[in-house]
Amino acid sequence: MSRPRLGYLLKHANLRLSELVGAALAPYGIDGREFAVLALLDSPVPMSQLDAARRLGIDRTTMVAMVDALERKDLVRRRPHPDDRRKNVVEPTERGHRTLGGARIAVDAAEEEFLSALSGGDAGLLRDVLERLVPPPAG
Amino acid sequence: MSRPRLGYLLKHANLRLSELVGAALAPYGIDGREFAVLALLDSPVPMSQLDAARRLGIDRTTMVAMVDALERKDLVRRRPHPDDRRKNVVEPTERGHRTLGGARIAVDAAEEEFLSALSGGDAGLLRDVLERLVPPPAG
DNA sequence: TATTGTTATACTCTATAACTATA
DNA sequence: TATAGTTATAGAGTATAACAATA
Repeated sequence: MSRPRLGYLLKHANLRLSELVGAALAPYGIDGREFAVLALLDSPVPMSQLDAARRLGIDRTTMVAMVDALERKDLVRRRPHPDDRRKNVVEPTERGHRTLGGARIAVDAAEEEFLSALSGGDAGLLRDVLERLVPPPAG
Repeated sequence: MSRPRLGYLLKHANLRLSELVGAALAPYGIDGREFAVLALLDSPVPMSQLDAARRLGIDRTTMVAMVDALERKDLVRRRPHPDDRRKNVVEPTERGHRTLGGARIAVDAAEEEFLSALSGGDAGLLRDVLERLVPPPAG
């Protein structure tokens, strides 16, 4: 039979990784997308919703819903930006930090499982190659 | 800054490839998903809708809609399976074959553009590595 | 005038449940 | 009883348009 298309491979690689990450994060009450936002907001420089949205390549209206969900779970907090009152500074709560601690380890383990069919060298190479294919985050 | 997560890289690699393939296929009046179905149905062995769905890892109800769309465009034809009247044999029409001829070249070019930041060796390696990460199609 | 956050809304993709017809 | 196709429907996930507050 013919080889699978690149699009098929990327789509299904994505699906499989999403399943593994989703299962790994379930005990923490968040999904992969919420984890990505939470991890990004755990930053030394204060980040507005728009900053975060640009970094993740999603729309600012989507970010509103993500931050809403994280705030409902008491994992992040909105506060007004001191110098520009149009902006929110969004930052993890104490609970958010604790959650993130465990969640990072869980996600690392899920990625490791996803890559377990590869040698360490090939796994690293996959990362390097993908980074060269993907436009760097804006901001 | 920290390195992007594997999930981010796979998602955005997918998005970029989809855009390129979508643009390449626009002149043929089909999108990437329809192309995948049409290319799969262009097979020496007759394929039912369920066969095709399993191969692409999508639901059979999704396949109904895809075949509907391709049939409306006169690119495929349903006919009853000679030995099992529960099944449809779905096969490209003459127009489907002609469309596929050009579309394959367009998609190959789009993939090449997607991979253009990589050496030929790295591009081949990406394929090999992804194939090892993705479960092979059922059937 | 432009930017940030927000809301309402709509669109795409996909799956689940229930039905029909065949086996 | 199980399978193939179909329909109706619902759920993610996402974006566009329009608005208020602020710059």
